[in-house]
This record gives sequence, structure tokens and C-alpha cells, in this order.
Amino acid sequence: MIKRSTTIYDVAKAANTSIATVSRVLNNSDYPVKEKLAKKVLSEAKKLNYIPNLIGKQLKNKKSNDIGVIIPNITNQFYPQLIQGIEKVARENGYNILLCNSQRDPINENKYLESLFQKQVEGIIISSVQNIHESLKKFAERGIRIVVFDQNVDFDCNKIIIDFVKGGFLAAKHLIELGHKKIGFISAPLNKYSRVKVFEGFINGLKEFNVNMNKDYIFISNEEKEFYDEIYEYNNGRILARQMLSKSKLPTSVFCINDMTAIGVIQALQENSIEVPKDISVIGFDNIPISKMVSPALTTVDQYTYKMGKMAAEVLLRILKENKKKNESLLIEPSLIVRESTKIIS
Amino acid sequence: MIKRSTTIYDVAKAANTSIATVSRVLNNSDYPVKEKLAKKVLSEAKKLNYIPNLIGKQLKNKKSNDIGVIIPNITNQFYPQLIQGIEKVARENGYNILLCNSQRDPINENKYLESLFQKQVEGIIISSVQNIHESLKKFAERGIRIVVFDQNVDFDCNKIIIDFVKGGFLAAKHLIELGHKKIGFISAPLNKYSRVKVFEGFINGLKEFNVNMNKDYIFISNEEKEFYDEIYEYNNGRILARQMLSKSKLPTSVFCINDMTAIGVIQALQENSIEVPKDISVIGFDNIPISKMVSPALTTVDQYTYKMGKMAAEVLLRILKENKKKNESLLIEPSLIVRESTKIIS
DNA sequence: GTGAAAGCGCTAACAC
DNA sequence: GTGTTAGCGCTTTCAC
Repeated sequence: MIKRSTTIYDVAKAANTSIATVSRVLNNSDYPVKEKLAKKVLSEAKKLNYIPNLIGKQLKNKKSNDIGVIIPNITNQFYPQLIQGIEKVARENGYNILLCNSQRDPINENKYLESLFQKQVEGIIISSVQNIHESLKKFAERGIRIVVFDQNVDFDCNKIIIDFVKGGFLAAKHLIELGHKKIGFISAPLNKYSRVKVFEGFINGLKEFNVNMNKDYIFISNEEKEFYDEIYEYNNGRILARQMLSKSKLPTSVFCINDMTAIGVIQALQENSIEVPKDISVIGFDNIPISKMVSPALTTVDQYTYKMGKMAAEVLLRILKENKKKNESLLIEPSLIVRESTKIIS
Repeated sequence: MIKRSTTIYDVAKAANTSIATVSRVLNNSDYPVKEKLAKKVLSEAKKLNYIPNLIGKQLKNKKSNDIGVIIPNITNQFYPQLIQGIEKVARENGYNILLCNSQRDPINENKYLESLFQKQVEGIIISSVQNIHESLKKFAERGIRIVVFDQNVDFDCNKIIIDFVKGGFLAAKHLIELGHKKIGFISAPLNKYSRVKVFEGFINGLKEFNVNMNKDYIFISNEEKEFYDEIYEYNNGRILARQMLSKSKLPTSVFCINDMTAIGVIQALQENSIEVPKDISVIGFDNIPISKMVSPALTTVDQYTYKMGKMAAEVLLRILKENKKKNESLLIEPSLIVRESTKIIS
């Protein structure tokens, strides 16, 4: 840090008063200060271009007004939308966000957790990429308020989660109602709560309407790796779609674990002269902004991402403010968004 | 903040030594400490789950190891890509990023600048939404190192900018080489350096190849407003494309100020049964990931966003490390990416 | 080798 | 109404 010198002492000296008074004036404390002195302090502070050092303040107050947000990856629009929601609420309540991309790597996630703890954040909103939540739990026990979203975790904390089972069910139901019997499923590894549950709902749907699940139509990748300059899910969709095309029998419709995957799938199909939805109907999950920008526009299941972000922040701030001990758990209802990528079977 | 009590004192007491020694051990200082004592300190710290309080450290060291990043909006993929680049470099050098979305609002931008200053960031990487850079300059003068990218600013600081004029030129040249003479231009207001320069390059291109610029084919919106849950540029493209369609004469090709706008344009055209590129060729600018996901895949001008982010961070960190006074200025060469949204005029 | 103590910039309890 | 001062958690100088 450079000379960035002007401190509260400089202002006090310039205004010919004490640092206590300066602090009172500058913080609009309701402590009585003569108007004339207050004015003087204000004008001197302005003259000196005084900007308070938050670090000193935070150390003294033992309050950072920061909340940490950990997400897998910022390039899937799902997360930016969410962050916008979080940010809006946080800002409005005087909180700042420290954003961290785990790049889907548990090691990074833990590093970030530690780093956020060091920075004394008051709470953390996280979509964890881990299955065991040792470190998260450790921090929760030490008093950091945790809100998980998108993924579930294996201990008691605040949760904002959409009803994935219902979402998967809605997707299956939609395809079946369009007359499809050969329904495929394309996904990244089922190693996360969200995916497992979506799949569960999907299977439930097939069962409920007496449609057979055919293993030949199910394509799930083994690996999940994120690069700084690539988009994992999109590539994954492309790869799995090509795998599907290499089989002798094709389904008439596929449900993809999320929109980015679906977009990759559609593109790979189109490249191989399979028309969507004419030849194969495709449905996604998330309803990210670009799902309506691709063509055919994607039929999908809305997770209300922006709203989810707002809710997560609201829960966290409420808990922080009221210093509640009890954790909240909110379930968001997903809904089906029908666009152009699915159609009645011909 | 909660009781999060364990401090360096607790560790010192537990290890039966002084805080000075604890600090030395924990920071791997090259100060001599008897191995046995050091081990003891380490084990007690571990036993107590000691995690250092960065705020105390920062206050003492007068060094935050934080850099601020201010961007207009996180939902346009252009920025996430950039941030990934910045983040990678920053992480590798022990720096953390404080990310801020100005939502294209100068007032927010200034608020964030002030907030970052308060947080004692060592440098700021910014895509400013302002034309006058009063406050940015003010902070630069106070010793914060500034790197601007994407937009230019009106004072001397570090700049990572792509050659917008060349980019605009490339777009015009491409369309002309495909035989187009009726070339349109669709853009958000030309109130930012980037847009002005791109337009300039575009006009240069038309002139160089003796193609007339027809005012009837130019559509530029008056207003620029960002919402938390909408995507300005995409909507803007849709609106302007509809305006274009309401005219009696249409161009055979249009150049859009960026990819998101182009995607909006293409979609509005398609909704009105204008085929791209058969009826109208469309070219964008940015080469964001989704430009290859839409269909037709977008012909565009690559800004090397990820690389730009890395470069911005590298410049900042180098300047910080070497404490250089002189500012650096880097120009990135754009390049044309031909995909499916443009074709030879029939 | 080790520890005491000053001080980073700030707030607030306490004294006057 | 105003000022003095302790102390937030930490690093580092200086003394031993």
C-alpha cells in the first residue's frame, strides 16, 4: 500500500479537535457534538480528501460487513444470475460480496473457505462441489452462518433448494405428454445432490406414466473437470450426444441435466443432421438466459435463479441481523417452460 | 462477528511462549526459532484450530493483497471470461479479487471505487462506464494502481485495449468481401470509447472499399439501462432489429456492436421469417462462448477476452511488485472468426 | 533464541 | 460536549 496517508488523526489535527470527535461526526453518531465543530470536522475531512480505512474499522468493530459467495464456475450463466440476486440484496443492506469460483475443485473450495474465514466474513453462501462437507461444517461450528443453495449438504444449515425431484418429474411428464416413449437422459456424473434428485424425479415420472426406462438411452459422463477458459457442461453435452449418435438405436427425446448441456447436445445433433425437435426433442433444466437465445429455443425447467439468489441473501442477512440460532430451509417450486425444442411425436 | 475467539495470544499461551514467537513460526519467518518450540507452536495452533485474522494482519502490514475489479455487468459472458483470466493470475500470485458490478451506472461505479479504496485494495482493474473519469483519476493520484480494459479513459494509466478500429474494419471488410453493399449497423449508444472506435473502424472499412454508408441502415439506441435480472444488450438487439424491419428497405447484412446484440438481432429477424444468413448476414463482436452455441453460429470478431483478463492482471501485479511509476499500455490485435451467420450475397 | 512493547486506524468507554 | 485512552489481532523492532 502506498502512502495513502490521511487518517482520522490528520482530520482531528486540522479541525483542532480530538479523534473521538472526528469519529463521532463522521459516523453520524447520535452523540452530541456542537454544530459548529461538526461542520468544521466535515469541511476539513473533505479538504483533506479523507477516506476512512475500513480495515481499522473492521478490526475495532469486529464486524466486516462482508459475505462470501462460493460457486463452481462463473461462465455458466446460471451463476451470474444468482449472483445478481445476491448482490442486489446485499448491497441494499450495506454488505459486500466476496465472490469465489471453485472451478469445481474441492481443494479450491476449501482454500476459499479458509480464505473467507480469514477475511472474517459474516456468512457464506455456497454451492458446494463436495459430497462430504467437513470443512464447511467446521466453519459453521465456528460461528460463520452458512447458506447452501443449488446443492444439499450433509449437516444442518440454511438451505435454499429447488425441488429437484419435482423438476425432473416435470420434464419427464412433459415429454410423455407429447407422446414420447423412448426418452433419453444426458448428464454429467450423478455425484451431486442436485443431479441425483433430478434423475430421481425423472425416473419417478417415467414410472408414474408407465414408460420404460431404457439403459441404452442414458448417457452419463464419468468425469467432471473445469478449465479456466472452457465450458465444461457444454462440451460434455456435445461429447455425450455424439456417443448417443454412435449407437444403433436413438431415443425420440432426451432430457438433459441442465441447459448448457442441452445446448451442447442440440448443437452436436444438428451437426449430424438430426433436427431438433423434428427428429429428437430436447429439454433442459435451469432456464438460463441463453436458453431462449439459441434456436430452437430451449424447453426447460425454471429454477428461478435470480430469485434464488435474492432468497439466499435475504435468509443470510435475516439470520445475521436477528442472530437466530435456528436454521431456515426453503424449497423453491420449479416450473416447466415450454419453448421450441420439444414437440409432439410424429 | 461471533466468538471466533482463537487468536495468536491463545496459541502463545497454549505453547507457553510469546506472541512474537508464534507469529514468527506461523509465518515461516526466517527468524531463528528452536525447532522444538516451533513444533510445539504448530501443534498447539492446530489443536486450537487457529486461523489467523487477516484484518489484524492487513492493518499491521498495510497491505491487503486484494485487487478490485469493476465491470458493467456479470451476465454478459464477455465479463465472466475476463474475470476467469484475472482470477487465475491473481490467485497464482496470492491476490484476491473483489468483484463489483456497476450495472452500467456511473453512480454505482463511483460507490464501488470508494468502497474498494476503503477496503485498501492495492489496485483496480476496471471497465468504466463513464466518460469523465474524475473519481478514477482521484484514486489513481492517491496511489491506487489502475488498469483499464475494454474502455479507454481520459488520463494516463495502464491500459489493456484491443484495437477496436481494426476490429470494426475487419467486420466491414468481411461483409464487403462477401459481396455486400447494403451494410447496416446496430448498436447501443455510441457513448463509450469502444463503440465509437468500432464504428470508426467500420466506417473506415466502408470507405476503403468504396461502399456507401446508408443512414437508413444504421440503428443506434438512445438509452442504456441495466436491470438486475435482464440482459440489456440482447433486448436492445431485438428492439433495434424490429425497428429495422419496420423500414421499407432492408440491408443485406448488418454489423452488430457486440455478440449479445447480434444474437438478439438474429432472433428478432428469425421471428419475422427473415433467414440468417440467407436473407441477411449478421456479424457480431466479442466472440463470447455462446456465439458458437447459437444457430446459425455467429461470425464475429475475437477480442481474446480470457487473455485480456490475464494480461490485465499481469500488468497490475507486475506494476505492484516492481513499484513502477510508468504506466503500461497494451494493444490486443482482434481477429475475424467466420462462422455461419454471414454468407456470400446471392 | 526469545519476549516486551509499540503501533497500524479505528471506536467507544470513561473521565472531565 | 469534548478529549484521553484502551484495545481490536497482528508484525516487528529492540532489548535481553
